[in-house]
Amino acid sequence: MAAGRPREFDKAEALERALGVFWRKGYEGASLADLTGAMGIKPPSLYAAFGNKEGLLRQVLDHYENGPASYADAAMNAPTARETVALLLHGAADLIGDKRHPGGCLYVMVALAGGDEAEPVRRELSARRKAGERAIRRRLERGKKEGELPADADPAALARYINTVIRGLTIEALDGAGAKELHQIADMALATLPLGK
Amino acid sequence: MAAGRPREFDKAEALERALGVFWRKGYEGASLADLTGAMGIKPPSLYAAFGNKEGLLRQVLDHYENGPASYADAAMNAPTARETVALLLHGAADLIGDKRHPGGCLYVMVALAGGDEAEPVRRELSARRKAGERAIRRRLERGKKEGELPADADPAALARYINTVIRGLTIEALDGAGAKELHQIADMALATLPLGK
DNA sequence: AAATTTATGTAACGATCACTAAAGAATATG
DNA sequence: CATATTCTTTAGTGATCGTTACATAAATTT
Repeated sequence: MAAGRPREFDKAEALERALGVFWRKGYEGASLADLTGAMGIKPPSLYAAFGNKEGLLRQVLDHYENGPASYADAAMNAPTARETVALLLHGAADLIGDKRHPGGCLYVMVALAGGDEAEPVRRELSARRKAGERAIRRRLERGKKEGELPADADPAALARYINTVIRGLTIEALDGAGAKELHQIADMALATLPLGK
Repeated sequence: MAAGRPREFDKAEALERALGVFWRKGYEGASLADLTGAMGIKPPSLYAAFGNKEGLLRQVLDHYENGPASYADAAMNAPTARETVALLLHGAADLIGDKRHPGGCLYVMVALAGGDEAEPVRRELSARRKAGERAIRRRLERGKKEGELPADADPAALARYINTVIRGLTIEALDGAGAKELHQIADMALATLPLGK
């Protein structure tokens, strides 16, 4: 074991609490007092464990990606491109419609606009969102190569469109749409898109 | 003319400047120093003319609705439901893809998450977004009644779906999509949706 | 001209922001 | 045991937040 006094709080549990705060209040709206209050620790403990507010958020984002948002990675391994898209759309609808969460995708809620100091955070979020769209595009390209998609399919355009619908779900949920409505939107996208088979 | 010293700044011009600040920085991210700096006035003038920061935002929202976002109202008067939807989707793509603006729909950018003090602002924005979707639904209901839409069309679901795509455009634009890509997304929605004719 | 009314500039208000210095407390190693 | 290392607590740092008293300036009204 490492020398020194051991940490008294559980890091994963603290990240879970911090996730809830960032989800509800966004990056700049979440104050250190909010965070330390929810995490049950004092500021120096937070800074020792996570560096600073931005470092905490980055670890929270990883925690989110491996937890609530892990459906996205899982979807990529579906046997067909259509199934991947279905899992993505309905997985997003499940997550966003889950009333145990604040509602909405964290990557959209945390920081769209804000002060200049938070620009690194916005870039990080944008990069993660783009990575998601890129993953969809790659899966569709594979589907096209394997003949699943129509020969004239445009994987980049399809991925962009699917991503657009997924991002839009967050706003619909904030404006009152429940799980039923979100899944209906997902089904409409699936029913109308030219994904073959 | 009203008694008293006349205002030295133009209110519409000041709202235009404030719009730019709120667009880039969001509600909570826009400080009074940012706003007064861009508007070319001192805090007491701002408070005398607009009440407070929230009052200023509300007037900015009206200014936005009557200016950059006026395409939405205009679209509702199109002769067919399909044309209304086309004008909405491509009007949003035009606005969001316009590089003279910060990118993204103001109603989405200004405040999704944030501190408790800003909740009235989030409710106001949500109400305005919902009003937009309601207007689409009403126009589709009319189209269905007039036989333009298929007899089994679900105006509420269609309006929700269209609104989802429009809201998603903002995130796509923030992540690098240009006017060309945004219009392509709009065209895909139009091509696949069961809007009749 | 005098009185009234409104706008402006200066300067500051208390509150909160993210963050940290300093000291004590709890573990490890020698 | 002593020493080193790390975490926790207390108590604060200067900076910035939205907002406002107060005095002055510029207009109308009487």
